[in-house]
Amino acid sequence: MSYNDLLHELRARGHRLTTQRRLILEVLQKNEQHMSAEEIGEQIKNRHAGIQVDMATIYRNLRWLSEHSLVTETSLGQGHMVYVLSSNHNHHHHLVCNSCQRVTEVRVDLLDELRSRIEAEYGFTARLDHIAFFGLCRTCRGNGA
Amino acid sequence: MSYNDLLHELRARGHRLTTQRRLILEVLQKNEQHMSAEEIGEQIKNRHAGIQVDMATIYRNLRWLSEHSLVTETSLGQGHMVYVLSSNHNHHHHLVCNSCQRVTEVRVDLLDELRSRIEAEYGFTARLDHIAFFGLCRTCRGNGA
DNA sequence: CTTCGTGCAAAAGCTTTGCAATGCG
DNA sequence: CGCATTGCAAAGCTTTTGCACGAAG
Repeated sequence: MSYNDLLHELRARGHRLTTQRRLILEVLQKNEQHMSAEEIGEQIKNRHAGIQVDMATIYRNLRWLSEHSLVTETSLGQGHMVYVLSSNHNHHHHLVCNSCQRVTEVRVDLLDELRSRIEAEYGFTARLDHIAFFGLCRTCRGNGA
Repeated sequence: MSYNDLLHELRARGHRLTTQRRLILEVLQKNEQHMSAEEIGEQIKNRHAGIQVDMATIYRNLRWLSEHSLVTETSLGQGHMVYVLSSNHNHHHHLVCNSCQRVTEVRVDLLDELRSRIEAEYGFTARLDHIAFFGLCRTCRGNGA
């Protein structure tokens, strides 16, 4: 789904096309990586010579986008949520170590089978393109953590 | 791992056996379900005629327990973390709807294969006994959410 | 014009931290 | 007795909310 499709999608769902929304979507669309709400705000400021969108606005829009499946919201255990455009197909998953907090990225297709099973058995459309698994990395397990 | 094993485990790792720690572990051990830090505090008060363990103490201990793999910490997208004793073998997973926020429990063994693959390919010991998957439930998908 | 959305400021959680007092080993 | 640990109070962060103003359709 392209940037323009996204804007069209907003209108189709009865949302107005404000400058702020355009800026938020622009940043999300240019970043293939998950970002926090604050990072989104900063990037808007950097890219547009000091324009600052209020955090309240960013949060309000992220919530709406998430509820409408246009954005994926994930917790990586850092005390804040992170967001990616659902249509950015750079699917990847994370292994987060409970001891050293280090994050490792893992293969894309690891969860393909799981997704099908959840869909088939529960009628639930899981967004598994950006999942975090917690546990212990090799190093910390060795440390007796 | 029994309650006594847990206490012994604490000592073995150089931790002192305070009343507060005993109370926290007791509550965790009697609850097979994930609990928030606040719920843990409340249950301690209820079970022990008004004894109140400070939230700071609860958080400090939960963090330590989590870092040492005795407790599993999870985000269910409710704005706070939830905790279970790793040794409470009531493994289950959750499907959390991004639109209506409803939580569905799912089969235990859904992730067994995944766990083995993560271990084999990344040397990472994932604690998959209490995972939340986000997405859209059947109803909300129908609603065009 | 009407209604939706934004900014601002304040509040609401949840969680962490500093410090003096307490109690375990 | 010495040091880990607690309680208390305060602060820190992220996220949410109320309200008046401003902008989109």
